[in-house]
Amino acid sequence: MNIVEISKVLANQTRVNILKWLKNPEANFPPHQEIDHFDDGVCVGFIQDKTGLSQSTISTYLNSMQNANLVIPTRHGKWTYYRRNEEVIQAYFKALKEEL
Amino acid sequence: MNIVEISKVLANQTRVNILKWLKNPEANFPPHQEIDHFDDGVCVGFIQDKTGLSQSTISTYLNSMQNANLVIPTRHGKWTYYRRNEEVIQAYFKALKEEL
DNA sequence: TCCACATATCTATATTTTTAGATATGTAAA
DNA sequence: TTTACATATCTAAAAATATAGATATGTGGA
Repeated sequence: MNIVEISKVLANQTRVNILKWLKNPEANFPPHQEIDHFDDGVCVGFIQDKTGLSQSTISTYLNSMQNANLVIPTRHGKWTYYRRNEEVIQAYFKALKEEL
Repeated sequence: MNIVEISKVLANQTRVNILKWLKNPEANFPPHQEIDHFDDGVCVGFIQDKTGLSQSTISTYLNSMQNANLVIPTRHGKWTYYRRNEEVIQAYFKALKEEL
């Protein structure tokens, strides 16, 4: 558990917002075309629309979040869905509380 | 409680180290000349020595940590002592757990 | 196979952060 | 009231991050 690496991800409001939104996809995103649930998370396009930033920026952000193990990608056909990695997020809270 | 602002402070290993060291000053710093306790924390010079970074850099770091309310400065004569602001640190943990 | 679409990666620029040297300020002691 | 010391602030350069346009890659359908 690398506190600094994860803190870097959280040091940006958009990335924090993405994590918050993914906590409750039903409330924050429209339904997907080919899937009627959010079990694997939300596709990149929806996240991009909600942030208003460019496609490449969001892809970069999601990549950095994935490198820190905060999100998990799943490919479904043309789309990549991202969901929170709750285990790592909880482990981060625990590490902060214990180490910091 | 601004998650992003505090995360920016924690997005640097030296600043995280300083917070960790200040948790247990007796174990991490030599005793002060004019005071025989760490109730108000540790003077800037000791922190600088332990990090190996320049005086201006450490002063800048401590200033950013103070702006985020993570540490509290106290002046004693020529020295400024810094200690952790446990209330804000705990509030940050709580905010992360609830909001993130 | 060719095309359209979703996403990832590459490239480049703007902004922010890191870092230290120089200088300023505040304090205590001579 | 000058001097020495501890710390803060200013200035500037290097490094990292943010951001987007262009291009590449992977996928499903015509």
